[in-house]
Amino acid sequence: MQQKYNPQVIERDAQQFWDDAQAFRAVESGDKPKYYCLSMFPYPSGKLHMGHVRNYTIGDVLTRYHRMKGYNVLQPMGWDAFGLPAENAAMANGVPPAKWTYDNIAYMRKQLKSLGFAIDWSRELATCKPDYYRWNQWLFLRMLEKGIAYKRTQVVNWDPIDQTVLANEQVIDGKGWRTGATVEKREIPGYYLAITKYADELLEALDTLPGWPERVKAMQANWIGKSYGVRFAFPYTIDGKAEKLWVFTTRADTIMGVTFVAVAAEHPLATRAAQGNAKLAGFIAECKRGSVMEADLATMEKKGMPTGIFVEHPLTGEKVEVWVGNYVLMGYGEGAVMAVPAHDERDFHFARQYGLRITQVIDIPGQSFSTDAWQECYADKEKGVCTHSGKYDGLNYAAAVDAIAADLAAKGLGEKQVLYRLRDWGVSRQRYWGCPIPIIHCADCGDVPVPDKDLPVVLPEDCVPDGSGNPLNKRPDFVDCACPKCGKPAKRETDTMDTFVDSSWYYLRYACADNSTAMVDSRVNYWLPADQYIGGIEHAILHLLYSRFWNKAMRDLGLVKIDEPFKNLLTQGMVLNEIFFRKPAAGRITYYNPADVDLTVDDKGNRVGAVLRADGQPVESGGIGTMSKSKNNGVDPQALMESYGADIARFYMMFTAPPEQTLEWSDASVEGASRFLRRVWSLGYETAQRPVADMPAALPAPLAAARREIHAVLKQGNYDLGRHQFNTVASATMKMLNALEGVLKGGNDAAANAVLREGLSILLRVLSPITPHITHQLWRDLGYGEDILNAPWPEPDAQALVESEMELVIQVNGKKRGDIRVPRDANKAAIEAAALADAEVQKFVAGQPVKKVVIVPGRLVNIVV
RNA sequence: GCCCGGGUGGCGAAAUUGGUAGACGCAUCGGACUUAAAAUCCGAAGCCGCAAGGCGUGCCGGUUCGAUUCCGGCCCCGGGCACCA
Repeated sequence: MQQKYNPQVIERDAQQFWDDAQAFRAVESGDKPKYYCLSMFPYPSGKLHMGHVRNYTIGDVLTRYHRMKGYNVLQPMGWDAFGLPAENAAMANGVPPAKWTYDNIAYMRKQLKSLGFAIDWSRELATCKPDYYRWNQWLFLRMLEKGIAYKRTQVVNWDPIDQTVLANEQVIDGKGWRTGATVEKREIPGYYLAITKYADELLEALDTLPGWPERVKAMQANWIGKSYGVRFAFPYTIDGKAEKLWVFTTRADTIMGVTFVAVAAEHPLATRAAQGNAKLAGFIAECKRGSVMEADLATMEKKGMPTGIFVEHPLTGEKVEVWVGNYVLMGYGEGAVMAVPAHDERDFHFARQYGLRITQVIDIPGQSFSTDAWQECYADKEKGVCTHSGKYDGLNYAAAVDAIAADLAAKGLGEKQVLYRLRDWGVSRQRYWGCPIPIIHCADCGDVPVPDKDLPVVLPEDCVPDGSGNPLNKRPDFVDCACPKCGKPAKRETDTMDTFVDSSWYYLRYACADNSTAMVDSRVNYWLPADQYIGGIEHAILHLLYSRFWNKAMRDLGLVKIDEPFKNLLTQGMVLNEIFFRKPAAGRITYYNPADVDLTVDDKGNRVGAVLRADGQPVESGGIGTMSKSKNNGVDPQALMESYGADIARFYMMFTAPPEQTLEWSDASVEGASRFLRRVWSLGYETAQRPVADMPAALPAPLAAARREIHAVLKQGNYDLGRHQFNTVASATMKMLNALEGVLKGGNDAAANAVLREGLSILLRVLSPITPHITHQLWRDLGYGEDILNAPWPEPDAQALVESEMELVIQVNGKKRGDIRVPRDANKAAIEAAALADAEVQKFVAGQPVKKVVIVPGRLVNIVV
């Protein structure tokens, strides 16, 4: 056995051992409970980043822990391989996205392997391969047949110079990222998936997911946004025809306070009103400029313009003018809203800006109403009753909504309606590097689905995008085809699918990645649902909601039996690092990588400044942020692995912060992890030099205390593992090491060696999921067994934990003033007497009458005077 | 703007149901070993104070014998907002 810890050699050997044994090959079998540990698969961006290392280390800890607990474990890995960055790289380097992607996968796979993850690589998949994405196409066609997929227009960001659709990410301050041209909203046709048909189930089923974080469920529930309201119409006449302008409101009780109606710029009424009204047409065009992002729409200045068209109030018959408002969303509800300035904050400010009438119709008891300034309580539907509302006066919210909905219904002008904020999922992308949508456009037959026998529609892998439009449009070998119905020349659809489609079902495919004749098979029913899903909090809504929807759609097509794909969810926090920069008086900010910056500290360790190592001159701190290229604050895991090895990187990641919290990078703390593992190795080496000894029936007090410490820490560590608080599990292994080093120094007799050997076997097993290589080697070197993977998980020995005395804290008026040791079975009277007898306590009681004594069993005594 | 999190020593953090605030570690300081340095080992330490003691979990207030934990209000930071993944 080597005296010195050499991670590079140990890690290479351990990984070779696992490879030779095919140790992580998962086989469906009935004799053990199964455990499917799933991590969000990476986008092959080039090399692993710290977020990946963190994500997959968490998954690996859970995988290895459950394996030792006796589960049949599957941990697969794959590649979310389609996407925009490959096209950007292609534009920058002239390399086809396919080559760039496959090269990245090869490099990142090697990195993952060197981290020693217990992955079953035989199930690896990449979404850009035809044997994967053919099933995207196949299922899309099934959805089309079922009416879940359908075609309509969608609003996109349009770059007028490049003549191309831009992703939100490519829109910067309302301008195209490459051209700088002002982006326009443009309507184009596209395919949608009817996720709204599942809105209610997606909402209700959140209650069946106790293993999901409450915050994620809250975000999803808000996203689905179920609201109860009234859909009703304002009748009007235009061009001699009777029409109705429909709106939706959750505040029908305020209908008597309507003073105008606002429609979206894209609303047909706005289009009609703009005919012969150049000013309005100009305003509508202005509304259509800018990005389609909700955050932009919500923060922009609220603007409007009257249309000159008047509609009739459905209950009073009063004339109400229609305005075009840039804040009204065509995609939500009816694309038109009733405006009640007195009881809606946005309407209030809009009305004041344009001098529109504000009519109070809700009376909040004890609150006066003024049209001068908005107050939060004006919109409170819980506290008020109707006023200035004729027959509805005095009714509360619920009663007023009932009465008004009934009156509207009687006139045939409205009814109660449940509305969801959730919109159908637009899956068409005008981009090359994605899964082709299997549709053929025929002049005679229209949009014709590609027959199943012709799947997959294979994406050519040799295109190099140049930023202007979709390169597939310039590929006649792809576009030109025969209509499957009539055989005449036809054009193939060149839109590809949103990459969220690819990631919506990959977790199913891992169960049967080798099946070339079906999307899924019965093995899916063995492994799914995933017992644990791990990924970044940034996926809390879109990816997780789409996956849940896709799973339910597949269930309804009879392909899977499960209702929900992910039983337990762990959302890991992001990895952050400090940002350093210099801002010259003139010119651009330069960012410096934290690795090139030295911190200066005073003699108490307090930080006083930061200087660039290269020139010794100060740099400014820009706070903490996610690791990014633009802020130059990334840390490359490869460098970490090369200088320290996988175990140290893994231990650092687990120890530094609990999994769900953000993790702030610190080079110094990596050094601490390294020191710890060197000490573990050294303890193993020293123990190996000593004879093996049996545990005696009775131990001397110091050894009994050390053994008690080991088992108490183990008990806590097991509890922490159960709740996925891995940072304190790592702490627990450090506490064990501290105790065992004490034993090692305490003597070299048989009793000490027995405690040492038992303690080390516990320490190695608890540590092994976090740092599998060093523990694998020590386990063998110390002769505990062939393979620590097959060792049983340690459980605390109840007898080792028994103690005859307990320590109680004594407080006077809630402040700690001392502590006492009493027999474990001491009664309350004895404890109280012992507490009052304490000298320190007497000082603070100082003859004052004792009002009350609170005794918390096993913890403390509080004397109130 | 809307939705969801977070804020505890110089730093990362811990505190299982309201019960010893700061476990474990990093950095710092002192000591041992060494020709010296690194490594290693031993020890100190929340802040103020010579001490007695006081003050301390973003800020203000409340409930309680007792609040990091519960309640009300506020400030700051991070994530998501549907074409980044």
